Amino acid sequence: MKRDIFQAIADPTRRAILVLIASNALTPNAIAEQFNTTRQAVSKHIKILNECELLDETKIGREIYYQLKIDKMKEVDQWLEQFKQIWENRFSQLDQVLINLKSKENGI
Amino acid sequence: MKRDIFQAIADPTRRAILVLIASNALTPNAIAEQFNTTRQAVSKHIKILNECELLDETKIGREIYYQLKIDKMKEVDQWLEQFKQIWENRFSQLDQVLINLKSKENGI
DNA sequence: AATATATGCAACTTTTTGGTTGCGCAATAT
DNA sequence: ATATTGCGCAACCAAAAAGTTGCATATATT
Repeated sequence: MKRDIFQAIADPTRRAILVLIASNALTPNAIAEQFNTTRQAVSKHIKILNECELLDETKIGREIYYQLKIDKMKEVDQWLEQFKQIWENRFSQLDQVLINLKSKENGI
Repeated sequence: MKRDIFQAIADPTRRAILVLIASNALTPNAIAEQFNTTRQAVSKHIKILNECELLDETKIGREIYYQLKIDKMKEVDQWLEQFKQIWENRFSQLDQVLINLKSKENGI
């Protein structure tokens, strides 16, 4: 199963879950209560998030508290870096389009 | 069809396309040549990226040049903001888990 | 000990995706 | 004018994802 963090955050429910457990450890039931969904559905999302290594687990009695392993989110930020460099250097998008086309015409 | 940028970047091929056309406007055929895939497959990815308003189109003759509308990528960065605040303030992830659980025990 | 609760897991169903094939249209080339 | 090229679009297909149901296990309550 090749899952990455980008797939994890593709689903809106999972994004909401991530926000929810970013600062508080919660049980699957507690999470499910926040949304219009069943515990089992949440449980599946948790499983996926777990496969992406996005979660910390803490078992207390029969309850399992999940919390976001926040460092993992940095991977998305790192991927964004390459685009940040562009949008910080670029004066205007339209200008750039024309420049690119022009350089293509000139065979550069 | 409700598509958002998070779904757009969920697919590895689409992420590669985004990087490819971040600084250069390219035609679907030119994009397809870079990968082990057909023009039609790329065409479908482009359609999705277009629905997410991630692309600029420039038609020249019978060719259509696509380029990443880089500002759109900022939306991902904005979403990340909420996590950045946490990972910048937090000393250690493990400490935090314990703190959260403790406050829960105390009914705070 | 018996019952209730919290959870994970596996099987199944429905929906969504990623890809291919084939078509038609517009623009270039011969 | 005819053939070729670049493209989008719709139909189809296989694979994956999201959700539901049911069951097994471990802990808590009585």
